[in-house]
Amino acid sequence: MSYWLFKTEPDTFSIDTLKQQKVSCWEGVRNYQARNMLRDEVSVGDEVLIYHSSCKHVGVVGIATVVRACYPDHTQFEPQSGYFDPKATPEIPRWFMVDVAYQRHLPLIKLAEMKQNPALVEMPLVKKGNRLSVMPVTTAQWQAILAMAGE
DNA sequence: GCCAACGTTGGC
DNA sequence: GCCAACGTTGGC
Repeated sequence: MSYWLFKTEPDTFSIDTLKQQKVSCWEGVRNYQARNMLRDEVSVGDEVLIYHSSCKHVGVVGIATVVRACYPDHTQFEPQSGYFDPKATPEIPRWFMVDVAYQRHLPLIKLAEMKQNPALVEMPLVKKGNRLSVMPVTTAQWQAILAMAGE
């Protein structure tokens, strides 16, 4: 079982939306490094930190569980979608997604606080200029983050 | 809204 | 294959 961190912009899709839906596909990942992890490594049963980006309170807000491993992201075939990719075809899909199930909220763990935690300095998230939207989390990092949430 | 960092595109 | 131009991400 592995740990991950997934970023989402809450104005588009927040952890509250995920809670309402209970299970959701995680569409719209359009970065090759992130895609490769979704496609090759993210597995059913893995646990995921949900992170809110590009908003007032940036940070980790909760936990989800992977309930379906990678399959083609249907939005890449939909011209009306903001995630449309004209170079992708159903025969040769370019982008993939997984399904996640809501597990629980955590009290907001702010990015600024995570940057102060020595246990997290190796996380891509806290490094300058990072833009990865799907990243691995080590067991030690996972435990350090939950400890910041008071667990 | 600003801007640094980074990824992608395309000419050569 | 190089690299300048451009677009996007994302914190602040």
